[in-house]
Amino acid sequence: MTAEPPPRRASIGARRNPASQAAILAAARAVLAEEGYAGFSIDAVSRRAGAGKPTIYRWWKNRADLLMEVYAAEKAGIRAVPSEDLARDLADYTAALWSFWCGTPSGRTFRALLAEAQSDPDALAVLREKFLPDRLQDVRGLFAAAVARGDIPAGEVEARLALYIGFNWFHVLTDQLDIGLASIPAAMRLIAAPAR
Amino acid sequence: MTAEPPPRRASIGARRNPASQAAILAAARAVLAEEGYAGFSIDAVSRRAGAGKPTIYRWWKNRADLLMEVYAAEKAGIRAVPSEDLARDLADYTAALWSFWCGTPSGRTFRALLAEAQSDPDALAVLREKFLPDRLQDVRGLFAAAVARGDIPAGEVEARLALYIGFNWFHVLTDQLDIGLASIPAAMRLIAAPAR
DNA sequence: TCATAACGAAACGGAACGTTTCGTTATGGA
DNA sequence: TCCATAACGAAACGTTCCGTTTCGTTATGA
Repeated sequence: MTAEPPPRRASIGARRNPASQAAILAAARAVLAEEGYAGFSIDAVSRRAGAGKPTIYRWWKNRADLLMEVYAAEKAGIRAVPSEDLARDLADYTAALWSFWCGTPSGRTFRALLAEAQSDPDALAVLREKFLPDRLQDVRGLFAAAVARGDIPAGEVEARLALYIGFNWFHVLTDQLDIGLASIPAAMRLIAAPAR
Repeated sequence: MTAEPPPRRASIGARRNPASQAAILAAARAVLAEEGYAGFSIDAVSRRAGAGKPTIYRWWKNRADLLMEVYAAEKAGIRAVPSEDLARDLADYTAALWSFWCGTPSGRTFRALLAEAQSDPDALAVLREKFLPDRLQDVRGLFAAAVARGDIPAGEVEARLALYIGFNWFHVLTDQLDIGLASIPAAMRLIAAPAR
């Protein structure tokens, strides 16, 4: 099976061993990819990485902390630069994001993160105040450009952003990324619609 | 504290004891209300209800199954009858739903359910194929009426529905029901916007 | 040279899982 | 009236995971 020979990564002295960090992140990725959130335990990651649990807890506060670093490490260079058409910008960005979620363990990582935040108040706080704002910078940029062009009113950006986020969450949380692909353009047109 | 004297609900013969069922559902409600999803364990519910765990597992397959019955039992008679204005109908329904989620343990139950579905494939399947369709009947009715009036195109109903669901999920999952209240009307106007 | 600190392994106590075993209780068909 | 049937609560089972502690080993860097 997936049984590599024992990795043998002893201490390299009084400092963090990058090989251990990499092995733990890789193991977390692999566990999420193969078992999903159900099988994602610190014990499982530790076993798979051939690392001691104290080594994990030394560098990561909890599961959510590890999940966020896994997600950050996976996150490809998905960028969004505004053109002149908000609806098209959003649709392009969304398509890229969804294929990122489908083509890597990231979709499962993201779902695990949202689930984790439902039982861990600290995780929810970090998600809301750090993780989400960071991830939404580009999308906010698209909306800001549309506001600057006068396409949408500034006061409605939060409502539209909530619609955008929720649309993505609904599809990823119900594991309907493939099925929902076709509805992206229509949804984005509504989110980007000029005020009447 | 909340320590009632031992309830003493022995068997009433070779049939289900309704008192036990009620006690278990009430205990599940209470645990969710006081501890949230983090404290929601079968052991905790069992202890609180003064019921044996086998009694729980005899009648409910798993946690998700119990959660769904709790939610169903809580679900007040929130109804949606279409008027002539889809945006207003959606806004009214959403406001009622959110105050239901805030004023009862239902918001937490719902969050627990979504979280549970991320680790249990069976729970996700039931959520997608039974729970959600049931819950969305009324909202679908609102959209259907708008389609019948010619206000929105029939082909866009799924996209708009996804936007609607996601908007609610985003706010409940991030525990931002109160903060987001003001953005409901704007969001619903976008979801209900006529095709251009 | 040597205090320092990270490493993996192993074990800890505690909690929850889902199941089994048990003695008790009452039903409903024979 | 008798008795097979089945639900009840209590307790305990073995397993898994939690987050932590202890331990001997390894190599740094002052």
